[in-house]
Amino acid sequence: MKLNKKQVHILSVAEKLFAENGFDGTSVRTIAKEADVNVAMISYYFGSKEKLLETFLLYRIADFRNELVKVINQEKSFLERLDNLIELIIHRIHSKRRMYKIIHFEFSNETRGFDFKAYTKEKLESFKTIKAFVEKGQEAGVFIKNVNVELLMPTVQGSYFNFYYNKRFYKTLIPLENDVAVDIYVHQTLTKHIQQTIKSLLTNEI
Amino acid sequence: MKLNKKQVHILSVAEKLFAENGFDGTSVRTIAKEADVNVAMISYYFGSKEKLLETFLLYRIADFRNELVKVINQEKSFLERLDNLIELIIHRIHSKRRMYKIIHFEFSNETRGFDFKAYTKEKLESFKTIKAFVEKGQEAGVFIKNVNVELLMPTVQGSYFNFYYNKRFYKTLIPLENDVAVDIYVHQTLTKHIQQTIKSLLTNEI
DNA sequence: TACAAAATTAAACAAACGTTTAATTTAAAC
DNA sequence: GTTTAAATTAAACGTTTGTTTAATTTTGTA
Repeated sequence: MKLNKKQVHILSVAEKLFAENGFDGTSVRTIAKEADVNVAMISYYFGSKEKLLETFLLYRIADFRNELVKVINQEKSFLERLDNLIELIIHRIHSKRRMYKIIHFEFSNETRGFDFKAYTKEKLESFKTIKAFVEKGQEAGVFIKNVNVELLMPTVQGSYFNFYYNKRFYKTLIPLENDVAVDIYVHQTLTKHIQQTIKSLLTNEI
Repeated sequence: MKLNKKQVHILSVAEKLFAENGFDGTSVRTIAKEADVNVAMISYYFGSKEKLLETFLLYRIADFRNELVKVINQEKSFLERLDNLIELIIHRIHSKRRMYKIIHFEFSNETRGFDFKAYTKEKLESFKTIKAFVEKGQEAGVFIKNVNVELLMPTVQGSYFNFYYNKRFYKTLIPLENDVAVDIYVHQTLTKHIQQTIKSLLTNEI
């Protein structure tokens, strides 16, 4: 897939608007205006509004597995690698939160006809990688065996996204004046909380 | 707020459609058709499409605090009450998942002008109640002190919603043939996983 | 039965929607 | 410099959108 500068620009404008107002809440005219291009350029470049979203998803879902494997193969303890794994996941979903919001919303709608193969494939590969890591930790006696490995990702990612989707509420609870303060909170406090949560779950019998 | 049968019927139809296709993805004509009423009835009863959503939110966000307090005030151990608390929360958000999907999507959009006071208020009261419970458990020496109480709800609710928003993926991973199978998985496996997670976090030092 | 209020309807409204057209400008190749 | 392809434009296309209108039917009350 070769995309020129203008196409990439349109996609990033569309990402912002789709995440803010949804696919249906964003008109091609709004995208065109914000991207400073003629309306017809969207059909010209992408074919249609739906194909624009599909192009965006293919373009944005980069290969995540390599990053995971790199962290997992470090010469460190299981707990250290687990910490790094979670830090990587949170960093990634935070930087791609707009894309995830679009996916969460459209993917959970079973009647929508979008092609989510790339997303499903990436998710499955991440799951397999993490599962293998946890099982090795269990064999090594570091992690307990009584754990639902397929529900680890929902807890890690879900903790982040439930915070993100309720950001307006948490701003009234925690001092989060601007985007920088939110970034710091996510990469420090929230990441630490999730690391603590998963480490507790994986190491302590109840 | 007095709502007649027809109004309640329209609201429940709208809830389903809004959750499936979003606020902007659902037309008043679709709602009217599905609810088997004339299009004009929606303006007649609710004033506008936006006010229909606001009416729905006010109608659907019942007082959750009383249910929480009832469980917390049981004459049981802290860990038993914590289990019951989580079971109640999951049961509630699962039964109201459509409403929450609408809220997550519209609430995180800061430019949207909907009134979310009722939701924020309910969330704040739930937080205070849970915070008080955790602090009593800490004083009693059952729960550890090194915990971010404001991030407990994101982990509990987030684990559920990340599963729900990726249901199509988890159906390829776990045998979840129909809605009943999903209900059973949520109320047994997923609930147990979250109970185990929070109990580990609250009782074990890392 | 008579009357007033509430409920319901089909039709019409202007505005916005995604997409296509045909004409024009820009860029690249020779 | 000429030719060919790509990029860009304003305008128009037919639908669909949320809402309102005015007329009609139903319901409740006296």
